[in-house]
Amino acid sequence: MNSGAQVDRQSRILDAVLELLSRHGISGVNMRAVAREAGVALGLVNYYYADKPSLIRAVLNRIGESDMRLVTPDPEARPDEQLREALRRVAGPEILTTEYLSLRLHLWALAQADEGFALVNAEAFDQYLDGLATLIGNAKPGLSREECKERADDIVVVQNGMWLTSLLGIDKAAIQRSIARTEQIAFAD
Amino acid sequence: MNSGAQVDRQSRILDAVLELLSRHGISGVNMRAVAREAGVALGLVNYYYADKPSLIRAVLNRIGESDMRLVTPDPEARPDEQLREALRRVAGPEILTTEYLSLRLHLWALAQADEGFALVNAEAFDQYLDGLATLIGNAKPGLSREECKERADDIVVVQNGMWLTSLLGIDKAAIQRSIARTEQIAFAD
DNA sequence: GCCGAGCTTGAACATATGTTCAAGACTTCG
DNA sequence: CGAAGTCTTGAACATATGTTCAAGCTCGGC
Repeated sequence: MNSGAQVDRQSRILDAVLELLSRHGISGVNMRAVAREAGVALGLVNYYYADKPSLIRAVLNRIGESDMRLVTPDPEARPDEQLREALRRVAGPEILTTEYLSLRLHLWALAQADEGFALVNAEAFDQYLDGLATLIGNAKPGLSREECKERADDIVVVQNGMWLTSLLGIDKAAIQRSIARTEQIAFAD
Repeated sequence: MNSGAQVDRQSRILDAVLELLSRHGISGVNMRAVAREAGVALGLVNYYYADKPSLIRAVLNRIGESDMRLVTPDPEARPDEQLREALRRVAGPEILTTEYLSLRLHLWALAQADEGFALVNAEAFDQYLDGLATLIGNAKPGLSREECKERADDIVVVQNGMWLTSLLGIDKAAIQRSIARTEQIAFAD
């Protein structure tokens, strides 16, 4: 059990999938290309991941986890600041890169094309929606859970639009205005 | 020049691509599957479309044309009705089907993965944005062209979000609220 | 009826891709 | 060191896929 290097290689394989998926879409993700990008032999990919669907599922799960971090509150901050922070984070520089957005897009497409992937994706989406509704509830204690969920739904529409439209190369000012719009929705009286 | 049947076959091949792309994504689009779905022989696909990229480009162009129809004004109606109609059309029953949305998603993913496809797609997007800005200008003559473009940008963010989020299975009421939001943006004073 | 041009077919070829596996390298522990 | 277990490699196999092509079909015009 060579803990360091093992995790390293296994993780590098996932990194390679993310890189290839982001740059060339699912057509660019084949076992040989993954192995090359990760700098390992072909056989090793199948050693850690029984087959291609398993490999893709592992990638989906990894992305789902990083999405949850977006709505994980910073315990230091006040509730309203937590919410504002979360709303700005989705348009932050780490997220609004072509690489990340392109990856998201390909993952959505993947989920749309395959029942199994769709389940993993839908669950992550529901958790994100739930996390966002909770943040809203904390920041605006007067709202019912239903109202919070409604606002979370509305916000996610705009957020997804921001992500998608960023990829199509819209003016960045439109993104800033859209962030403001999500804050209006969240904090409206 | 057997006009009727020829156009029919050639068009059926494009239909087949759309169907396969929508259901299984780009991985499901291969020459054999296209031929089978269209009910023609394998060779005929390569007869009409020199190679696979040409086939995909033909599909992208076809979708681009149908997008333009969304912002093509009905000359009978008043300018503000034209705009309102256009804004409601994008969430109409013909558009908001899983098949169509799934197709859009896969086309975006495709454009993201391939430089050549990206160009076709970006041009269609710009034309759509332009058409929308024109509709806004007609409905609100007081606005400058710049202000119209700004509003069109903002609306498209929400519209893209509606499309994408519909696929992820959000509550339909959120879509209705988002349409209202696009109208607010368009008609704001 | 027959010719010619365009349309249609499916076999054939070259290449790409997922998966398996026997063999070797490396690590850990006695 | 040496054995046992784990990790790593690349060749090999079966299948899938894009493309080509020679042959057949269809149909309008002579």
